[in-house]
Amino acid sequence: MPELPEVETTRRGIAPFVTGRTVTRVLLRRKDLRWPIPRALTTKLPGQRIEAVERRAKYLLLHTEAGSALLHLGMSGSLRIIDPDVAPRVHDHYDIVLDSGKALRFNDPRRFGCLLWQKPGEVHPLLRELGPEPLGDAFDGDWLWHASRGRSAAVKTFLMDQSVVVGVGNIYASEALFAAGVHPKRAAGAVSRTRYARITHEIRRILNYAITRGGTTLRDFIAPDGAPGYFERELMVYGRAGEPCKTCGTAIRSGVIGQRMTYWCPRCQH
DNA sequence: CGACACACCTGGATGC
DNA sequence: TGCATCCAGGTGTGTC
Repeated sequence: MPELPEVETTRRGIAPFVTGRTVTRVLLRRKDLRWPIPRALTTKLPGQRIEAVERRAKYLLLHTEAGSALLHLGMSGSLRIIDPDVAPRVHDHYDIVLDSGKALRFNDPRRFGCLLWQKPGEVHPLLRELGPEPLGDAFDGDWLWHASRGRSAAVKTFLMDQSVVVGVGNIYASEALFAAGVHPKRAAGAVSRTRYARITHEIRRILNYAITRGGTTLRDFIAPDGAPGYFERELMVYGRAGEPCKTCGTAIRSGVIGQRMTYWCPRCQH
């Protein structure tokens, strides 16, 4: 999936087209994605004005007075603003049609994404156990250090735990640990407070940078206006196994950690 | 509670 | 060219 920068880029891309607009129709081309699509999407959302588009972790929320549509892009999902008359392509699973004459169209080949409903005044169960936002004030080195005490899992796996901090996906976990000089296999509980401060700093820096660049482009991501992003050439380690480290020239290593492919420099990271 | 394996699904890359 | 195989950015669930 898109990682957090791609989701934030998507939010910023769709917000001007969606905010303040009234939903005229919700067109579902299938009745489920990762989970069944609740009836409320077709019974309650039409007629509602979208007050705001919020991102929480990698979820997007379209807030209305009657409740909120909860969207996730999964691993291969994308949203585009389109003219609803344009014929749907394969894997175009739903349209949220707006009174502006445009529509929000969701495409997701792997269907790991979801479309759910959050009632007014409630927090959807999927959002309840999430950790702090990596770009928010509640996230700092001390938080990570405290959360990691006694944890034997690899620090890379720990950073990808959404109850610890949200939005650090597989690419940026490798990249942030490289930037911080921390070996991804090190036990989370064995990383010092000082190094967590550094990791925190690098996560923020890299995520912010990726957002300014429109998110990392991988084959499944298309920005809301249809333009691809262009960040992949700037990755330091991700996807570069065997290639020279851009800092020291040593061959980048790769291996599976916590069932996810991981990349690191054996000389720069300890 | 933590750690881990597994599941969901399609398409692109790779290898024979 | 065709076909089999492997792999992919997420994350909820089930088991130990």
